[in-house]
Amino acid sequence: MASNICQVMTTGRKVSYMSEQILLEIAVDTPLARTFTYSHQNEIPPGCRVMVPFGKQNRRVIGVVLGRSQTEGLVASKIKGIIERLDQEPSLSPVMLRLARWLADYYFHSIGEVLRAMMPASSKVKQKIAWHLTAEGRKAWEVDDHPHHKVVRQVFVRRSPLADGTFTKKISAIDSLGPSAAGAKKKMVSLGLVERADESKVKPTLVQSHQQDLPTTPEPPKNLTVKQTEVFSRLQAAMKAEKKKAQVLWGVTGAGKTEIYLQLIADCFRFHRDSQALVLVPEISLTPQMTMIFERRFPGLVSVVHSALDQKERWHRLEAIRTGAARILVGPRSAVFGPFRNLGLVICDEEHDSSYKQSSGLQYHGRDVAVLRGQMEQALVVLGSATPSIETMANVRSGKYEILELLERVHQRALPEITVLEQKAQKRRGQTIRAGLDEGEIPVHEDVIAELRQNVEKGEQSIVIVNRRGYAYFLFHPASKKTVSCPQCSVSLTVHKKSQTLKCHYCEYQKSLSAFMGSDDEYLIVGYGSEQAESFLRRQLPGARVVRVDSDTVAKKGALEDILRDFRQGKIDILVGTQILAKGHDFPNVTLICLLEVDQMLQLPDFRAGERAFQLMVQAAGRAGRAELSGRVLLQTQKADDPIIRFAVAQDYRAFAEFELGFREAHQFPPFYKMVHIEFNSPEEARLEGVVSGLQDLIQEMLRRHESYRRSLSILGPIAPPIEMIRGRIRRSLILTSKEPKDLWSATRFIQLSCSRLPSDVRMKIDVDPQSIL
DNA sequence: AGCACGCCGACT
DNA sequence: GTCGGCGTGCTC
Ligand SMILES: [Zn+2]
Repeated sequence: MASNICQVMTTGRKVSYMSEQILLEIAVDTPLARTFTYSHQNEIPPGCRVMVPFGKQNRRVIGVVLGRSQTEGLVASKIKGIIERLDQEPSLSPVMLRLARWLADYYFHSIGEVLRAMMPASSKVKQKIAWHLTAEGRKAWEVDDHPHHKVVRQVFVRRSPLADGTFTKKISAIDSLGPSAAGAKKKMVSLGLVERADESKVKPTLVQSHQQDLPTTPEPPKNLTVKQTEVFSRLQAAMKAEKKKAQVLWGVTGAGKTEIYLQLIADCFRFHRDSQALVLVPEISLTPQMTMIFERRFPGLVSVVHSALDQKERWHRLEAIRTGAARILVGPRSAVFGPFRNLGLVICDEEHDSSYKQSSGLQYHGRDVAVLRGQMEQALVVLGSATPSIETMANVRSGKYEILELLERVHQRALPEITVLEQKAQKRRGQTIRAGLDEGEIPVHEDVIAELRQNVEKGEQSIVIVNRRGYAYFLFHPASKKTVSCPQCSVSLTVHKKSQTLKCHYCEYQKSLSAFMGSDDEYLIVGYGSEQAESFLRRQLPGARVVRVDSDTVAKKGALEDILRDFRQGKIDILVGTQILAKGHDFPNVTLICLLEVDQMLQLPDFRAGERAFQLMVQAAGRAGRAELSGRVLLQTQKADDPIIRFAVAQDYRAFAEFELGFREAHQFPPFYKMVHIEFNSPEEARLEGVVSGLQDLIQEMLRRHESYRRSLSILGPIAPPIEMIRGRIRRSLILTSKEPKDLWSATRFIQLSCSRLPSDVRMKIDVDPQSIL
């Protein structure tokens, strides 16, 4: 029988002795919305990965065991055997499998794709499966007349061990030696000459953050203010409650949310022995300064993941969580899938931040998944923000979440004062590019310059925030009345001075500026970005040390860190840049913040425009005056009467939330109405149009079949979105909204199934709870 | 998705 | 005559 199994294992041939086999339900890494049944000679616990033969060609794919197969009446001859078990211990806990099923249904992805998103290392692991010689195998390799010398040498052909002193060979390398080598490997396995260079055997390394020395003695907790104590004890109680509602910690910047997080983690560890905590942070605020706060308080217990880690390092850091060597995982969105053994507390900081929404593939919302996971693991979930999202406020209103206010800054620091600088609309003619990119004037209120100058003279620091990176918004060609736009995308190209190029901000396209400078035709430079603001401020404020911060200047790893350090050390007077500057960095000496272009944000054709603008204004204001110095915010606008601006000036979040909730409800927008955005795209318009007209018929057909949809569903489209083409793909949007989740989900499923076979170059993507519908 | 099969047009 | 486009079926 052993040879029979070998055959099954190597060829994936059907199994003939079903009585001895166990049938397992396997999720396979394909976009198919169903699972498959495979057989194996022994039980494999759910959550273990397996290699299975799939499709006519029996190509090897990774699957995850979900449990015993429940499928009845499956023809035995169709069932294939599992090729190989890849995990001794489950990679995914039962809770994670339950979560995966839920996410698959909610986001319209197959369970296999969800599982892949949950363990991004698995793609590499496929390559990494390797075998190494055991002590006995090593002897067989060395001793010429050992009975198995030849079989070992057939696979391990090297004349000496690898640098690490072992003999290890990747499975792919063994396979490439031909079928006899695979047979030899099997034989060696059965003889105990080789064993899997199994991942779980790798010792969990102590997790390090980069440069700094890690502390070894824990820093003592800080004293809490009366208000902090009150909030803290309510969180303590919530953590110990049987049924745990998510807690929204609404705390203005500087009110000491972080200290509460730290003490709550400590309390969680005291309360549940061996429990672990997850701290989600927007990628941009995941700096060494930030993670150090946790490492100081919990030396040796913190594991940090972020996108700059290579696959291996990332795996090590997650493994520390899996083994329990680390008890706190700090990371961005994807850390929500961390392999905790005993999750006791989930903290999602800056929960309003849009970077929590994944923008490709499985488009999940990290905060929402955090809430769900916390619920499934009976862990307390804390959502922290100075400006909670409107979604979260709706959940507070409905009683699903509870809110805790922390609206007093510690040490009685005053909230910054926000002043509106009303600016008359002025028709400005763009400058010609022939003059080069030097003397650009930007429409800045004179008070902004005066205040900045004063601040520099006082030795205090300032931040200036504009909307876009680059020098100017676009180049305008008056002769044709057109802007210079990207050939691949329906957007105008942004003028960049440093690189002397026009760049597309939606793809990698760029074009040299020189052709336009030397052209006989006139081109005008319109609008301004961070580069122009930088050079303008340098000219207006000679002697001031001005540094620009946007994704161009901080693209290099560590660049942002360097600038922020110099700024904290007082080597810089003014930071000018994009919204990066408004997000979660701590600048103790900043007393003046200037927001120059709020109006454009309010004008975006997107239902979240108001929320985004409000968040930017209040978050930016939170950067000012955190230390002993009081801060001021200058808001340059032409719409001083806009309600959103008025709420921001008053820093009245509650009034803003009421207003925005009313607006969303009245216009049937999320969160009161659920929204699904289905995008179709193709490089060829004709094909896309073919699909779109089919889609229109399909929708009519759907409405005929389900009369109730006519009342419960609102269907917009298919229409061309504001940015009609991106990366050479023309797009069409179908936007479904409804107050009835059941109808919305079944309608979306209907469309998904009906469009499962589109022409090969037309793609469909489904975005549930879209962040933006541009 | 991937892969095979099978059916029509056009091209060495 | 065949090469190759893509509609259709199937994946335990
Ligand atoms: Zn482009």
